[in-house]
Amino acid sequence: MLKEERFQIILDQLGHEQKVYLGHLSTLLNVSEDTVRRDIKELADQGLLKSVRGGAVPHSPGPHHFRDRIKYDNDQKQIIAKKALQFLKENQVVIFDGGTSAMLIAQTLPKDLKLTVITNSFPIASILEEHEHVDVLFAGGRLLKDSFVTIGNDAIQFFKKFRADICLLGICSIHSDLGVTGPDFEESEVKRTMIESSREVIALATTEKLGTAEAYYVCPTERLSMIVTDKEPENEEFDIYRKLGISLA
Amino acid sequence: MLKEERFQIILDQLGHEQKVYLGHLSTLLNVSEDTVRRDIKELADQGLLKSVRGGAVPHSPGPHHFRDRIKYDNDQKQIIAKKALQFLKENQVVIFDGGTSAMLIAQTLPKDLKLTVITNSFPIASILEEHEHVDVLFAGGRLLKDSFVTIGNDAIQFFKKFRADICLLGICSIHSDLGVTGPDFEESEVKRTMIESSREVIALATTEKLGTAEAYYVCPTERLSMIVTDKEPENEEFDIYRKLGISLA
DNA sequence: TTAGTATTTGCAATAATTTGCAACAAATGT
DNA sequence: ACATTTGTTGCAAATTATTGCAAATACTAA
Repeated sequence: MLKEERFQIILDQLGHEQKVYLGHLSTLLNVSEDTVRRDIKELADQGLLKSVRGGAVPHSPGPHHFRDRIKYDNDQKQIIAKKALQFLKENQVVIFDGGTSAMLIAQTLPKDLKLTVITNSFPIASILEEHEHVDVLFAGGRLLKDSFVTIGNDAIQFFKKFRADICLLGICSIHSDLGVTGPDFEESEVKRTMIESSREVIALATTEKLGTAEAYYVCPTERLSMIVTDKEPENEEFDIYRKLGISLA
Repeated sequence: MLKEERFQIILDQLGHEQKVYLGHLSTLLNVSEDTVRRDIKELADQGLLKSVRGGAVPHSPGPHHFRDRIKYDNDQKQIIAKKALQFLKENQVVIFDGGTSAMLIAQTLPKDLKLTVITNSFPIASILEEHEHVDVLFAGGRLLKDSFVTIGNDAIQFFKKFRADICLLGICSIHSDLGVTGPDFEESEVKRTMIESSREVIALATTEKLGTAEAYYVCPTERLSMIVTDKEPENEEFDIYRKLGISLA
């Protein structure tokens, strides 16, 4: 029997059933389990099925949703989220920026913390929906498809209506001279308004973003009350921000 | 049994029920509770469900959950969605109400149809995110947790800014004398504005809602351009609406 | 054909994963 | 505070994967 025949049979099986076992295929095809394993591996490499322990399953149309994207880059950001959490106090009004860092904070938020959250991020609103004591105010506007936040004048006007205690500003570039900058014009516009509407601004930044700058200006560095990073801010690298009166964590 | 099979079964259960117990799954899958626990943990890491003490629940009543729920109560509403689809034309500006009926329409929408959609419903926005040619304008406001729509003055003001071609009005009660009515005050307020901002109003209604009324007034019956129901509108029961100049489908 | 080469296949040894159990920790309810 | 239920961790047994290798098979070119 040709290898291609076996391939065809394996794929046919997966057309009918939701799974195939190594053992079944081994007897069905009259080859050793090792061979079946190799076949499955080859088919999996072509993306025609998914190899799993003990057999194979049809290749699932992968999750491309924002919620699933979270888990892939949460090493540093998880640390940041943990640290940032301590600054959120009961009954505060908090603006959540739309980045993944702010999202992780939302995910880590204790269920019993009473907050008013203002955001333009679907994922964050979706996460906070589970928090009984969190009031969510969502900014309307044009939906930006890839990052799942609303932007545009409507969003900006929405944020202008508030005076929040804290703004959690997602990862931007921070440069002591050039200030806080971002890679997208419209998102930066919105961020600027978020900042204007908040008493304190807590920036969430991975250390590699410190000292760098991007195309679109958000606010002067001095406007930040605090920078939360994934490293311990003992380094002299951070002194420049301390001199500006910015706390570090 | 493959681990993937167990995963599938667990997720299926959560599609039907709002919860699964460790013990139940343990006997159902013929594995120890420890294994079920580990499975649930793995699925939770992938964001496919939420691990809770004693079992698991669907990850969140967010976009994903909404979509899953659709599958199980789509008998009548699926029919309505199919019928309503034909009235949506390329390049129109359409206001989508937040109900499950409108959601089904969003789901049935051809991927290549170019539309501008204005909505206050998270699930609908989430579904339409995948439609490359659909521009989504989302109404800000206070997030209503159970139905996942925004309401309040902000949402109302947002809708007032537009002049849409069509408003797809989710299931309300329709009574030839008492007009269109709904069960929730704030949602009805929003619906009213949606209608004001639209040239035509297409009401989606299961037949049992016809001739009934609820507490909160939305609009006079004559304001409707069309009523889409799950039955064939040959019955004389529908004549009263025809006399008001309302099309039926 | 025939020798030479590459590929495929099965086998065996070894590595990795999964699973259930048991002891202990944490949480929940009364 | 206590008893009960649920969760966690470490571990050993079972199952499955991987790797190296030799025999079998197919392919190529004189």
